[in-house]
Amino acid sequence: MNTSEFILEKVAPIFNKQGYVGTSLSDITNATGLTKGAIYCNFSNKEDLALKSFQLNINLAIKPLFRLITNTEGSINKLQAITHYQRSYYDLVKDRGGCPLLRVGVDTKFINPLLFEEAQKLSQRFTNGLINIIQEGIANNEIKEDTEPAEFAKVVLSLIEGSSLLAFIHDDQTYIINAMDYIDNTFIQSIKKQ
Amino acid sequence: MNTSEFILEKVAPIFNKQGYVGTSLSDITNATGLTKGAIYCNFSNKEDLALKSFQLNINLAIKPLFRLITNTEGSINKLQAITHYQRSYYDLVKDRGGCPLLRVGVDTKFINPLLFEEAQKLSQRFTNGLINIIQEGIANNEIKEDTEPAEFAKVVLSLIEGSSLLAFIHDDQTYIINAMDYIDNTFIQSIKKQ
DNA sequence: AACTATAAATACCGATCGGTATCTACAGGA
DNA sequence: TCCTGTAGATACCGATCGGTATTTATAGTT
Repeated sequence: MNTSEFILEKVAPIFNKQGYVGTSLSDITNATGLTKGAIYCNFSNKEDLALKSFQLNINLAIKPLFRLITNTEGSINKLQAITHYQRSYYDLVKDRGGCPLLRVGVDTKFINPLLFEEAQKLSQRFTNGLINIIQEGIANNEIKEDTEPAEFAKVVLSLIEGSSLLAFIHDDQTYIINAMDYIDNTFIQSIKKQ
Repeated sequence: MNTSEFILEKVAPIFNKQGYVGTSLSDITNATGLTKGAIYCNFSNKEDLALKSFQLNINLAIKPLFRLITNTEGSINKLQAITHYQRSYYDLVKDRGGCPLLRVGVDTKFINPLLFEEAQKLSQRFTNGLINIIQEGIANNEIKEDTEPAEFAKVVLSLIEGSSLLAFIHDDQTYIINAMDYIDNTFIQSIKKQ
């Protein structure tokens, strides 16, 4: 295995747990067992390492969901794939410090514009993905025509991120389970045709 | 005005914007125009200052909502008072770094147990408040008997915090407006009797 | 006017911060 | 077998970190 990859695997969870300023170079050298020489040989600086750590955290926590959505046929099926994925989301991310979008979205707005921009882009992609699902569902006669795609998307994403935060705060995934139950049993049913 | 209060008023927004580790003593002296001597004369250490800053941020952002709830009669009215309050929440907190519960909940879990515990308590009080509203509404024949108070509370709080995060990330309060519209027009209507 | 209490300023502490220049050890090629 | 490129270790940099001991200035008391 590549040394850069080794470092990222050790360091990405730390950045997600402690944040950008809360993670020091000595945290990094301790976690990897390497020296600063090795770190700066593989990454240009701390920000570079933080950015690539964020990418890795996304690849593990959120990218699989995006892939799942593209590989699922039908709008209602896609929406249910999302809730199904989220139901095991807390187990997936709890040892890595929770949802990376939540972490970076809160953490970096006033201290690291580059990282914050990445969080914005990710959130926007998430929203757009949800909007596309609804628009396709309407076009394919799966979803009621009077459904507002953008409003639906914003409410669903709010539920996903909000429940993720509360599960994280209370170490209690029922916040996520409840939110996904609601989306499945009430929210989706209300926009589904027939 | 008390010097301690003066310091807190200057410093609380900075802690909310930059987080606990992201705020340094020199940030604090710069913002107040005072020296370290003055700061440590009024607060025992940085953590003390952070804790009291969190309390001030809560007093400005969330306590008014709690007061509004107690002063409103009727469960449906209380719920609508919450959504009404939240509709102007982004304007209320945006210049102070967003929702303090969100900030501290994400920021402190792995680095500051005292502050994190305060965030947990606040979130729990919020949830309990919502549960009480539903329970009273059921007892008073305002809300359908089959409504699950805890599940309802968790979904509502997830919507509140999630939409607050997304509004913060995109500097766009329509995330909050959409979520509150949904709670008003659909969610509350579905549990309301007759 | 002299004394006292205290709030704030000053000056300083060791530790740690992110980052870099230099050195070393070692693998691959000729 | 010698040379070379390079990954990583070592040693060091100035700046800043949170915190504290001491000094100074000022307001209240008698």
